[in-house]
Amino acid sequence: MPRAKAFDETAVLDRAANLFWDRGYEAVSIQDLVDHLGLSRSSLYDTFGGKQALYLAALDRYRLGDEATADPIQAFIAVHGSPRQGIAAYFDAVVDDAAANCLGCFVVNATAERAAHDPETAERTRASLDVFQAQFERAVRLAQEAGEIPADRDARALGRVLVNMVYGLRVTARVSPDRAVLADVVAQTMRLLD
Amino acid sequence: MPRAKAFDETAVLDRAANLFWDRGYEAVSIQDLVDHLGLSRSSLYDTFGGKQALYLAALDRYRLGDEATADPIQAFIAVHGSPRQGIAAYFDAVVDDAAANCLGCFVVNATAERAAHDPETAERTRASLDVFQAQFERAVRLAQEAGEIPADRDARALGRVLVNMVYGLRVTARVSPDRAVLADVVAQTMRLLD
DNA sequence: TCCGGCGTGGATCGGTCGTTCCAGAACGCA
DNA sequence: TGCGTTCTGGAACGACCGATCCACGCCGGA
Repeated sequence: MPRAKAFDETAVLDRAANLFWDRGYEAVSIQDLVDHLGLSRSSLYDTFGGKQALYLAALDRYRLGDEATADPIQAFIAVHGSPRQGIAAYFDAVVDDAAANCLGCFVVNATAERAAHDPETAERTRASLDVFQAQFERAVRLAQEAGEIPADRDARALGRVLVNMVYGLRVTARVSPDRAVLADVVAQTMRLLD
Repeated sequence: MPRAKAFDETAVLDRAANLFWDRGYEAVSIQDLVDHLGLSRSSLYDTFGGKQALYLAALDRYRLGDEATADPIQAFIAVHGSPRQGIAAYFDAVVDDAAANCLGCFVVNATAERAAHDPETAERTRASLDVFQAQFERAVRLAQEAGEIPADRDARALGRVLVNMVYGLRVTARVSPDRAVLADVVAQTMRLLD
């Protein structure tokens, strides 16, 4: 085993994800990647295969993330004790994040830019949508069990509308990172849980 | 005045809008435009100035559209007589459209792909967001005057959440044009008007 | 019928795209 | 130390990018 790679693969993927996240797929060139990722052109192709494969790997890295952030809503619920307060706190965090850096969400951007024309991206963004929706649905069920949301509400439908709201927020924030607007959207949406 | 242009400028803009709408900005080349628009490279540059300018013109054409479709929500309200039924019918139309062709919305796609890095696109997408929100707000006020929505609701906040929901739908539909999902989102959101 | 001016088609510009390739440096092992 | 393997930097590839340019052809006005 002669020579170790001079770069950390996951760190490179993180940087690539940030770049694609910010500018999208088409607007990032291989030269941009070489300049920002800290590895040579050859290493990039040897390690990841090419631009498309690197994009998908970066998307996976962003989607799946660290194990710690696998279900951020559950994390907020655990912190706050109450499922409903956890959901609210998660929304507040999304608003803060969206208002601070108007990058939107890598998955949302990938969906809008590439899902319609790249089956592999579509597969991943669809999976993320499903996972995200299931996470909300689970949080809603927990809140129903805790008596914080009426038991006769359709948890799946609520999960769908919540994830849809977050997707909308991520798009809106790209052009209008106005905290009042985003907070209004969250406040109104929370009324669906009454 | 020696020679007339051999193409219809608005028809070309419509075709350009469809192309950019479908593939985004970066993924469409000048050659693609020449091939699909039915005018020569020279005429394209002479008439519109360049790719960026053509994109903005196509975006304006899509945004402003014909005068007839300036406020589609009001059009639906006029047809149905009731503001609330008009809003519901508009949402149904959005769901039908989104489920049929998963193109999303040109403005939403432009927001996600280019608004963050192109000030001229940002200006237009922000204006469209504001107009769209104001249209919803106006419809909500009409419904309140008709006693179809409680008068103590914040019409502006409702307008914000409704346009946000539509934006989310347009993104979701790109990867999951599942009518049940979209209809669930609409049905839940309509509860906000109770 | 000729002329002057504008739209048109196509060649062409320099630059950059994604990708490939190779010579040489760096390293573990004998 | 020498060997074999792997990674690295950079040159180079053909293709295509957005944009420019110009000779040709068409047309309305004399």
